[in-house]
Amino acid sequence: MLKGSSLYKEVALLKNYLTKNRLKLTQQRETILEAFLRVDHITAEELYREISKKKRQRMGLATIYRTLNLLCEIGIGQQRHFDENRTIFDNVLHKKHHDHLICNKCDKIIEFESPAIERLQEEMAARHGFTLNNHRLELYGHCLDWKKCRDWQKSADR
Amino acid sequence: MLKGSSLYKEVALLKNYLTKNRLKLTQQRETILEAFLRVDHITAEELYREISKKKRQRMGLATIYRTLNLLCEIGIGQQRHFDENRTIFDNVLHKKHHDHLICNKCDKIIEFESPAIERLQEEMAARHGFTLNNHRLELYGHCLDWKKCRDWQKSADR
DNA sequence: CTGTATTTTGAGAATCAGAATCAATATCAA
DNA sequence: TTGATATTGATTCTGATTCTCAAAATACAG
Repeated sequence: MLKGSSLYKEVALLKNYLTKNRLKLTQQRETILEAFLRVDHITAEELYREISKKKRQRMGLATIYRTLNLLCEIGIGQQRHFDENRTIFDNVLHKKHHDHLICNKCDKIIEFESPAIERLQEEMAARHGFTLNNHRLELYGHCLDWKKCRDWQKSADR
Repeated sequence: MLKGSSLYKEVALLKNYLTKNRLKLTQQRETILEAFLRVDHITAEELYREISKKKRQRMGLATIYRTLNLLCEIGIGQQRHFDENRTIFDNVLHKKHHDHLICNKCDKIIEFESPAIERLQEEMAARHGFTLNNHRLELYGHCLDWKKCRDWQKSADR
């Protein structure tokens, strides 16, 4: 999804933010934005390899990190820290708030939302005299259908 | 809480696990267990400083990490990764499963449980063809009562 | 268009939590 | 007590991420 779709809006968003903050629109930033919008979620390292492969231009890993963090500030991305130690950058531009279901076997990540759960969370917070800013809900388990699990693992998307 | 209370049961639990796995009950392991049971949650570094202060014995940081992980295997502790990058070891021996409510202002951590939320989680997982192993739910926000928030911050417990 | 001030880049060094190494030491079971 | 085995602590290593800084790119005033 989002193969040839126009990036006008996204680039405009980035450009706007940059201008507003007296920052510069560089080729690297555009390349990274473009690649990032193409995926659902990705690590800095993965994105680095992805871009290096199509060596359209030299690109430092530090730049990837810097730009990914920039995109998070703009609101296009969001950092996630699942069980491991590396940061996953989630492309949330076209998504509503959502929680995650993670397969321990094949690392599949499913996004879901549950207004019912959110409601209960608010209730819980109120009971303890808290005002909520945000939350994190991650469900860990495994796919019931082991074959699908394996198939997904093999899919190019990984 | 749990000041002079006997550690018989806990030491027995540890001893049992060690024997079963042909491991050894060392002074360090006992010291760490004892210190760990005294707190609700703590980082390896904090526990290290805590024990070094009462320099009853020399103790390497590596040993703290190793033993803390051992306690997690036994089930006395559980790792938590809140927003930061360091691991918090949660003493769960006398606790049921619980989730966390975290104040962004004063770092207060409140533990709670909600069977209703758990039920909805199971339902959600089933809907996506998943069997759940465990989950993580963290609510971030701030105490409504800023004064209490500050007071808690100052309390010796921190 | 051009010069210049300013920001960004890339390569590698720095960090930082945590894990691995390994010789010296402690534990345990006979 | 002994000897096999596990553990310790000091240190080094690792891997992800950030920092540094000279060189390059960009924006913008003229």
